[in-house]
Amino acid sequence: MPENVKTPDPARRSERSRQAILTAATELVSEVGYQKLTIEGVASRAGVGKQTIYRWWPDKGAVVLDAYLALTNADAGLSFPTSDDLEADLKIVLQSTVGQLADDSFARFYRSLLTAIQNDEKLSQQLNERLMGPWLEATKERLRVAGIADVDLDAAVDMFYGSFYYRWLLRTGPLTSEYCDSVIALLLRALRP
Amino acid sequence: MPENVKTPDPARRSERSRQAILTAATELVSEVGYQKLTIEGVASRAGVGKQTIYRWWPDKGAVVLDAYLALTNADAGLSFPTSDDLEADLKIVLQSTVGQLADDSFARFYRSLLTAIQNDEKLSQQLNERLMGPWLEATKERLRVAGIADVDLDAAVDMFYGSFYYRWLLRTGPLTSEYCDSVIALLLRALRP
Amino acid sequence: MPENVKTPDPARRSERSRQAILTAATELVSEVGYQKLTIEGVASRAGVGKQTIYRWWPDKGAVVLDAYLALTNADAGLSFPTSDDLEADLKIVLQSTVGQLADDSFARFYRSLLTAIQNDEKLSQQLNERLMGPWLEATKERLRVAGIADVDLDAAVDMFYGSFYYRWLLRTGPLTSEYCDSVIALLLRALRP
Amino acid sequence: MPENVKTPDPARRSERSRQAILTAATELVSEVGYQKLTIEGVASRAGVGKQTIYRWWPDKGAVVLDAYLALTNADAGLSFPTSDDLEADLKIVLQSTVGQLADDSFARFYRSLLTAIQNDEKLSQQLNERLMGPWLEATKERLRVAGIADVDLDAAVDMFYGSFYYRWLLRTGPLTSEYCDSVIALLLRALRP
DNA sequence: AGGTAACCGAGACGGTACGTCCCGTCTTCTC
DNA sequence: GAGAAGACGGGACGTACCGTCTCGGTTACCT
Repeated sequence: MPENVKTPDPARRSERSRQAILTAATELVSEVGYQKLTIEGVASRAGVGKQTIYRWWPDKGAVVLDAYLALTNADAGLSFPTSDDLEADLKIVLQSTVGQLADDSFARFYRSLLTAIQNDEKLSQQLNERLMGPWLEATKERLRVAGIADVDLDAAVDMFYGSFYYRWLLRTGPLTSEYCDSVIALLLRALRP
Repeated sequence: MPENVKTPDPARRSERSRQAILTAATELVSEVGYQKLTIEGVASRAGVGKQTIYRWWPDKGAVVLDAYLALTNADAGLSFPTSDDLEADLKIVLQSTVGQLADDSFARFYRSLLTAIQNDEKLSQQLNERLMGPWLEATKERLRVAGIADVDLDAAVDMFYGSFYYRWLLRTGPLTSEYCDSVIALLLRALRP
Repeated sequence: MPENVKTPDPARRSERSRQAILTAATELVSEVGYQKLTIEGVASRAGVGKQTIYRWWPDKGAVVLDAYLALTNADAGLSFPTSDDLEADLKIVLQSTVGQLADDSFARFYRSLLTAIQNDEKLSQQLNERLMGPWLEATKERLRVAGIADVDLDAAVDMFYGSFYYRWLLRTGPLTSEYCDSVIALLLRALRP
Repeated sequence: MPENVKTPDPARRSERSRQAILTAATELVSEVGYQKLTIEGVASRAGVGKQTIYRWWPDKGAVVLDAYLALTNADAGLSFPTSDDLEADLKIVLQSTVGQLADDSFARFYRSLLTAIQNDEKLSQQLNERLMGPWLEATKERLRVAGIADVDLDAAVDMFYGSFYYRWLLRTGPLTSEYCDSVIALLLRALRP
């Protein structure tokens, strides 16, 4: 099975260029959105040749994902809160999410990412492995710790986060603090025995 | 107040062209997806001048939405089931949704639509007014009829549908029949007093 | 034999664009030479989309040829001089050629054309049909009128013009007035019985 | 006066690489022509780093010239024939030239070389010094030996060779044996008193 | 004999131009 | 006046090479 694809040598990769590209992508996706973001635009702002982007990423979706991961990993320690009050912990998580999405720049970025995913299963997998998956698992673990059992936890966390994503992606309503409370209240009623 | 915008006369509009365009758009969005769908491609397949499309729709998002509406309205009778068994009715609705999304062609179409609205608030509004809104309202009404009260129904229906959209859009898991059951079970536990 | 090639409709061709392209090409070939002339450069200077060039010409060689033809046809009435003094007529022609080639801008243009020809037989044919051929024929006719016979006129005119092209293209020596005289003297000795 | 230009040490030059480069260039110029020949292509086929080419040659024109010289020097003994029959000697030379140009591979190579010198005066000078000049001088000497005098020999040899180059470069006609005879006949008539 | 400087292969880099695909507008001609 | 057709100025695509620049590795000279 002869590999015809020229695979560049990661050892020789320019860290400076990589950073510049991710930064430029981050800025541009916030400024103009995913659809209007162009590889040429990223290359130009990063002061980089287009080929340097195409050498390391297959398409703009991959660049945007990497840019997002670089951004969130920078924020780093995103662990699920673990007090002894489940309701309070859930509220913290939702409010924090709502807070982030209220930032227009971040919102545009995140929306772009989810848009990109729709046409690229590989990208979607990566996002799940490196971001959504761990987070969903952490959420389920928090529920288990709270003594929740005899319940399909996967469905539970999907309802928990899904309600928010649904509202936000389809723009069927605003993400208010009251909405957080309602969702949490309903969830807890569903989970309590 | 002179209107500068050239508003074409809808009376003279060619129904034949309109149909051809919507059909072409429907086919193409299923075949190549939203991103790779082009106005020129639609015009060409529809045997129509590009101007005819630009005259009646502002952009490809609008065409795709119209194509989708034409498709679902054709199926017509989309009313929420109203037996005396709420659980059964909810199951019917979810299973039917799951069934539709299992059709690759439809799934690509629907995914395209949701992609399109991410970058176009006007489109999003239209979709909500003409499709999502009425359906959400019908769902809430069905719950009210079942005697559900003292509960934030908006949050409830968001959790109901959101769980599915979340799984499907983020591809965090498969949409199985068991998953439907789990979601409905949780929802009913949350709604029952 | 189905023609798959999209042949644009010449009737709809924009004369304004055609002129702008030929003018831009003429200027650029004089300024930077053939090798460094780019389609993008021509399009940009002409205020024209690249596609408009690619629609009507197969490559930059064809554009340069057309530009050259437009230039010389503009000068128009290029007919071989016909006095009753053959030597004088030949001298007029050579001196005029030498004069043109002394103009750096024209020289670069002409050199470009001959360069382009070397890698494109079709181009070469066109040049011969529309420029070199008629001119060689006119030269031969002038010799016939002067009563030259029993001689291979094709070889004679090739020696006449070839000597100049040879010097000029290979840069083996300067094109002086004395050189003209020498060539003509030799040619006449070869032709006189 | 400090020399800023990095002059590599010729003593350390790799003869193996030099040969490989010239061979690769020779092959490629015959295969794809001068315009489509690339430094990267030569380096790749020669199994050589690009820098090794740029270290020893200023541009691809210089490489092609060197490749040509290596080729012809290999054939070596290029001395003008000197029998006591001038006409026969001239015929030998022309026929040999025609023979070479009939070889498509050589023809493409030679055409490339002449194309290259059009945009590079330095290259042109080198070609004249090392190839054309000596040969023209040898031709003139042969004519002198034959007792030709009172004639501009420079013009004579230009007409001799020029006729052929003219036909060949402009492709105004085929290079046949009869054409050789015609040119020689005319030349001799011009030179004989 | 060991150190070191230069050449070498490889190929990543910032760029320019390629030739193609569409965009949204404009123009022409037909029905 | 709507519609089919498609040319137009323009922007971006993804690719091919440019000429420069590191990066080990391998010579070949010089202490």
